[in-house]
Amino acid sequence: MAKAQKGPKLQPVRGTHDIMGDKARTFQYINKIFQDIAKRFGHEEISTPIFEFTEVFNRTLGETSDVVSKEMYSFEDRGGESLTLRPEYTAGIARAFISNGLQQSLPCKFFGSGPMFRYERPQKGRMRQFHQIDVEILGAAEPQADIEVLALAVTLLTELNLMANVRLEINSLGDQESRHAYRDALITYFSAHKDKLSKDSLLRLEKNPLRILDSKNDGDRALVEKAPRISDYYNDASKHFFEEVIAGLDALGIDYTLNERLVRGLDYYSHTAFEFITNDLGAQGTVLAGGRYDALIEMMGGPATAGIGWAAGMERLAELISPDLVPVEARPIAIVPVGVTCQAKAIEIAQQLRSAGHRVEMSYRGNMAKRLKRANKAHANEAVIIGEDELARGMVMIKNLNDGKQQEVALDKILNHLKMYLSLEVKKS
RNA sequence: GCGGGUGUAGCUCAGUUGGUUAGAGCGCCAGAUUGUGAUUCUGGAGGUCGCGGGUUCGAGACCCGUCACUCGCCCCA
Repeated sequence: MAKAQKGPKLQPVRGTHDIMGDKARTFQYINKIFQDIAKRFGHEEISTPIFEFTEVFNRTLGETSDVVSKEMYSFEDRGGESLTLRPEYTAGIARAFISNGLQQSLPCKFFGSGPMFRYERPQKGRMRQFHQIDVEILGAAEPQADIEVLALAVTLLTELNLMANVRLEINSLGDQESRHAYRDALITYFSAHKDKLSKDSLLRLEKNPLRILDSKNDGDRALVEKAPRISDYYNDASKHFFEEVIAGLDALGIDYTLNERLVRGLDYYSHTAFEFITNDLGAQGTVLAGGRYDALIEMMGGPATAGIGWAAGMERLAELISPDLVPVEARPIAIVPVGVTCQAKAIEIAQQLRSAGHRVEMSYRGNMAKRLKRANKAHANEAVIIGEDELARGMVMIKNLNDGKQQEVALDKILNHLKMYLSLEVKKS
């Protein structure tokens, strides 16, 4: 708990967190694996600004969406422009696509990561500043893109050892024509049963009827059971498209559950929608989610360009990964000078070792007992003890902190003596 | 935005129906050992009991407000 203070509040702003220690390590681990895999799939990194003109988001997400209507961090800058801290990645990437005239080189495959901001009520797995990794393919209307993007997600979750924790749910919203027909059918159906709908769903009926399908209210669920099914509204093209996606998943041996109630509210979505869901995070069980958004770029004022992608929540992924399974840095070599006269030499030796690629902990203070104690705490493999007596003979004492054995080593043999510790990555035990 | 729970040391938590200077374990610092760590022993630092107000002779305990976290709803990654 932060201590009470006069003056500025020392608490972090609600819903924000400092990332350090195990969490920082886990984030870095996820990011490294993610970047590596994304590159294997032929994606290039894109890093868009953390804030954009407010227009970028409210035009694309829709004025009535919750994100736009009550969750954005919007502000006016000193020039009077309305800016918004990005609540999601896709709109920024779509904007970058248009700004940079990238329609010359389709398809564009991107990946990115970074903080997002939403003014929400914080809970576990839901904060006001959170971090996402993101994958997009722009300019590919083929189902193969859907399959690849899903394969990328599965590869990531597999390499993070999380496939056992999640299930893939997938659905198709069909193309615009199918989707609108279905939407109308839903409105007709639910309007006829208004008296049985929950308060929340009555609102959804106005703003976002598809959302009623995944209501958690028992009364709603009973109604949804008998509601029209989206699969009955696919036109031939939509049906065929979805069959190809599913066939692709089958060919790759990817398990999935068809969930006809999995929907996207926003208007630019079409065809494939999917979520990787876990039961281990309570109400915030969606760990990675995405879909096809063929209408987005055009809606923003760009050339009609298909798109598909997904985003995953870093915090949610990290929550599922035990810190014990995250590789740690190689154990260091500790440098222990004895007495002030040896400090200059100690720094010199530390520098040599570091230049050679070792991770080196230099101790600054205390008698030898203290310094060794600290070396031990730093998990050092070896302590290079540098004392006047040995230096006079051109030697140092190197002590193995695992077995306690020590031996004198000539100054010019130190690197050779320690080379076995170079670039060792160990699992925390 | 709505409803429930929680808030005592760096961490995990005790704290009796309100009663003197608020405790433990772990961690941290120091000494036993001024050139040898992980064990042990001894000592020490660290809390306006989340914050503000109220009730009371007396509040960490009770009441109100507020902030933060947490669970569910909503929404979403």
